[in-house]
Amino acid sequence: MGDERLDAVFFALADPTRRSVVRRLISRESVTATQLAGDLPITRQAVSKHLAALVDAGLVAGHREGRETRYRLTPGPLDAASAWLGVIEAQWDGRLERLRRHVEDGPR
Amino acid sequence: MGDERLDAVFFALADPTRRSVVRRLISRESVTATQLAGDLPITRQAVSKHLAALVDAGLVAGHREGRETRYRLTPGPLDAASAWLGVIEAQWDGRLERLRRHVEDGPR
DNA sequence: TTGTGGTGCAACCTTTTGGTTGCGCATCTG
DNA sequence: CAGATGCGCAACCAAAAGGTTGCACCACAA
Repeated sequence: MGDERLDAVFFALADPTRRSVVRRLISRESVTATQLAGDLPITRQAVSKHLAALVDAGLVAGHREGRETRYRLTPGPLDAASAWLGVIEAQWDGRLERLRRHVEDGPR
Repeated sequence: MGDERLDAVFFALADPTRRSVVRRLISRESVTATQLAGDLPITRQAVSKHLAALVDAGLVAGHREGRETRYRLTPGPLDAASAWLGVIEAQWDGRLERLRRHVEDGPR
């Protein structure tokens, strides 16, 4: 039951603004909340909260640099989400396969 | 910006109870809200709301059968989530690769 | 030293979540 | 038919999400 990490990752990805931040961070290397707020239709404070959610999920890390805080992508935790999805899809395929064989070879 | 489907899928997966429902539905083929409420520490009504979220994401479908409503897994939309994660991870790897080559071959 | 730009923190507000209880209706069963 | 059983709808509630504004503070530049 202790997959709070998974909770946080899926939660972080459930918001389009946050997914957009992730995508921007692939090409931009590092970014500040103020910069993001320039591109997005929301306040710097709102951006800041979204970044906090991403940091909480471990998807982003921020470090202060002089008077600004730069955030960079740390996409490791995406693997946890990928893995979960992979297991589910694999088990589902397994079930279908078992069902198919059951029909082909006949029951019993 | 029209990936509301993705919103719904990630949102549905962000809750441990809902993930648990998905997992149960792999081995059980179909289930009712009342059955789930028997296993889980919450009310049938709460389960019902979780199922509504899963239905909204297209991950589960329910159809009435006599006096009970049976829910079965329809995991198709998981592909959208997988695909999104795949693209992000691929682009990230691409960025790292480009960076590595940049260092190896020397800048310019 | 006096601005100025960038942050973080806190208060506040509205909407959504996740949960509950209560009820009425439909559907099987004895 | 008379109970059970299962469901959906609605009301209600506390807490969290997502957003805003205001403010104090720190770092840098003139």
